[in-house]
Amino acid sequence: MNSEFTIAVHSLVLLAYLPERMASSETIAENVQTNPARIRKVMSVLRKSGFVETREGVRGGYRLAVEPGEVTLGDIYRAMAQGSLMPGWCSGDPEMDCIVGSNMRTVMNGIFCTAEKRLEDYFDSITIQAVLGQIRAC
Amino acid sequence: MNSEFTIAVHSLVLLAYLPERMASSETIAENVQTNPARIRKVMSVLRKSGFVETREGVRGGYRLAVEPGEVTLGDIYRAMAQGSLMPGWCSGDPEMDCIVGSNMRTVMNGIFCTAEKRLEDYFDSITIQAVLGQIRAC
DNA sequence: TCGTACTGTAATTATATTCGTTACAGTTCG
DNA sequence: CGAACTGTAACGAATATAATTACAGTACGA
Repeated sequence: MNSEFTIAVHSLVLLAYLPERMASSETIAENVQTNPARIRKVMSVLRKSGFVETREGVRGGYRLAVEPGEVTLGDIYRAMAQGSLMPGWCSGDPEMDCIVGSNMRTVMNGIFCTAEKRLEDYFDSITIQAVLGQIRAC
Repeated sequence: MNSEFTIAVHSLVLLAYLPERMASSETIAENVQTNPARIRKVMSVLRKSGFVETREGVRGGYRLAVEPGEVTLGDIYRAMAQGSLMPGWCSGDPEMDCIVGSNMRTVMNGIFCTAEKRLEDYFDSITIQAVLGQIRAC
């Protein structure tokens, strides 16, 4: 679920860069270097979250529905990849006798939750506009 | 590579909790809820980083080689899972014409690097001792 | 109103990663 | 010497991730 975050950011930055702020899934896919179906899947989530509008049919595609300076990577992260920090596998087992084995899972959960909040805070400090600025500065 | 970090933390906390600060891979595996070979693999890294000493042969096992109050989760993260935040898959292609497609990878790399530093900073604020304290407080 | 150019979505396959298992050589102690 | 350990690698199973294909639905324009 993590590289979809990267794809989402890339797609929105590309839309923000284009004069019309609009492109088809094929154009975006070429720029991102993946296939159109994957882009459509990601864009489907971004549409439901209100970041883009879609137009089906001829001359259709995706159009940026927000101001690049007002959307942060944190917003995108929450829509696409929330919870990705915590490993799927967890150690210990609440049913154990040993307090270490039985409580470790809860404690690590708390630590990962806080870590994730910190990560979101950092992502919240970066807008789509800022990413585009960094790209132009390359 | 991410759940090995959890296993490493769990193992070190368990050692810090035990009176002798020592246990075999089988004992640790049972507590963590995995198999001994996996534990030995993780402990092998921790040994090379100086967190534990091992004794082979009869009555052998792993002994904590540091003070629980002086080792942070950041130290463990750097030893076990550094770089795990960045997705394996990267978008764009430096050879492209479009500045977005060609520079996105570099920019995202920088963003993920900083995010990772922040994550380490947070992990550096938590010692093995502190995790054990949280477990006791459960 | 029909054909073309799009999106939406799901099913299927291919590939990579993660985890468990087994095996066995090497080490230490009694 | 034999029992109880670690060190390490090879193999296979399970799971996660990504690509591909397919096709129904929609909108525009001739």
